[in-house]
Amino acid sequence: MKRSGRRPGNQDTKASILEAARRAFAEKGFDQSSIRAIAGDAGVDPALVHHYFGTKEKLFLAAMNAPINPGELIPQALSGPREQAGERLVRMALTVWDSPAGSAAVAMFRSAMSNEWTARLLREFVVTQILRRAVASLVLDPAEAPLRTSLVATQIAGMMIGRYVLRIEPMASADREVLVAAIAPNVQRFLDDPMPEVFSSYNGGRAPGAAGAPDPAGR
Amino acid sequence: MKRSGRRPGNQDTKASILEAARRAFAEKGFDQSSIRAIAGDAGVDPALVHHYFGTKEKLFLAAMNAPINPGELIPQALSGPREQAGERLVRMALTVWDSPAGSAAVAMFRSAMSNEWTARLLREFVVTQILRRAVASLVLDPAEAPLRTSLVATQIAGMMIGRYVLRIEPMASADREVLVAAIAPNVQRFLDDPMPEVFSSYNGGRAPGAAGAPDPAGR
DNA sequence: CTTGAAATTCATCATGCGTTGAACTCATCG
DNA sequence: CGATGAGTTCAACGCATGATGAATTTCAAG
Repeated sequence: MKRSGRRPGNQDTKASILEAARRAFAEKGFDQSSIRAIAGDAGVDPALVHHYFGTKEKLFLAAMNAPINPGELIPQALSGPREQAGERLVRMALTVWDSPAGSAAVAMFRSAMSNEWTARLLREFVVTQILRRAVASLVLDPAEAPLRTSLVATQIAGMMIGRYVLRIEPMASADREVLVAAIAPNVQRFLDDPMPEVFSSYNGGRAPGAAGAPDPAGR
Repeated sequence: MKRSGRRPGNQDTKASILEAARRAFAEKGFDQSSIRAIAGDAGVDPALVHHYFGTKEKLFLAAMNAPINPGELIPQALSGPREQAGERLVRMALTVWDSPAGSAAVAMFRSAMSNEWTARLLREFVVTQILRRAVASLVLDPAEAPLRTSLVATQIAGMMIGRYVLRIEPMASADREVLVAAIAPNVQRFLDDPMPEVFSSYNGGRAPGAAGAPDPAGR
């Protein structure tokens, strides 16, 4: 009865740990996933996980790093006719998240909901990898860009929540193109529609001179 | 040096436990909040929490029950000119969540993101307390109602996420009326705009190309 | 065939958790 | 005053977690 020691043959245990880790993080988020459970799922001793990845946080980073590659996708979604940007953004988000590689995105998102550390990661990722490119690609009034892009993010994040996290019907099982058709127009409007006048008191207006406190502009 | 025993005077410890519990649940969600931390925050021994509330789940329910009272708010937001329903919904959501009592709502939402039990609670709450009333109050084509209402929920949930959970700027600190002005029109469109034709392949119509699509639950 | 590195496991530590039951202290009522 | 019970704390149990270091087995190079 052998107990410890190296396994015979060449098996890529490291990869299967990463796979199990992504599954776990996607299903339950960072905090609720235990290294022990991940190791068990990968058919491996928990200590091996530490041997390869050191700490749980590094494991998370390693599990995220491989499949999340915004360098290709984002520009692809942003390039093209500007009036279809909303549609491309929504479709890309759904496509990525529905794909097997998308489990990393789900993991990232789900974890960010309850863990401060991963929330910071996601914020940074969104800002540096997505928003900046978006602002550069889509021609946006720099004064309005922050609010416009975060409104877009808001709508897409809400879609994610409904479909992948809370799994509210019929969002959860609706056909992808149904959602694209329903949501894309509103995303497009966040990019294009003139912002209401009260808006000027918030961003670029600089009217009453207060930077931090927005003007109580009741209408 | 006294250690244990009843405290002098009449102090409402039970209430301050509930208060600390709501704070904790709102800030960190159900799983990440420990009874020990809540007890410490309330200046009390952890055992006292169990003495009053029995289990952690019952504590959560007790902390939610008091301030969440949709019986009044929802009808109030739904009644009124139909073409301003979007605006009233968005403003109500922001108002409730910004209020001190809203910490319960934040707690519920945040917890639902990472804990299955609370997610079920939220789903049930949303469906029975909000969606049904909404469908009844706003005149909606029954065939389209599920998707329309969940699209609305999606947009509002996304706003919540950005403003209260992920705290993405400028959503987090934008003036309430700025968000109302920016988001309400899109909510209104989810209620009113004709759904794209591809939509018919989802809810009733059996249109072409719906082969591999998952069968929706409603029907 | 030897040797050293890599892969893998075991046993263990320290920590924090939810929960429990017994003990202690105070307020109130007779 | 004495008794009763509610309020409150202490000490502990059992469990799960992330982490560590030594021990064991296999592989590959010399």
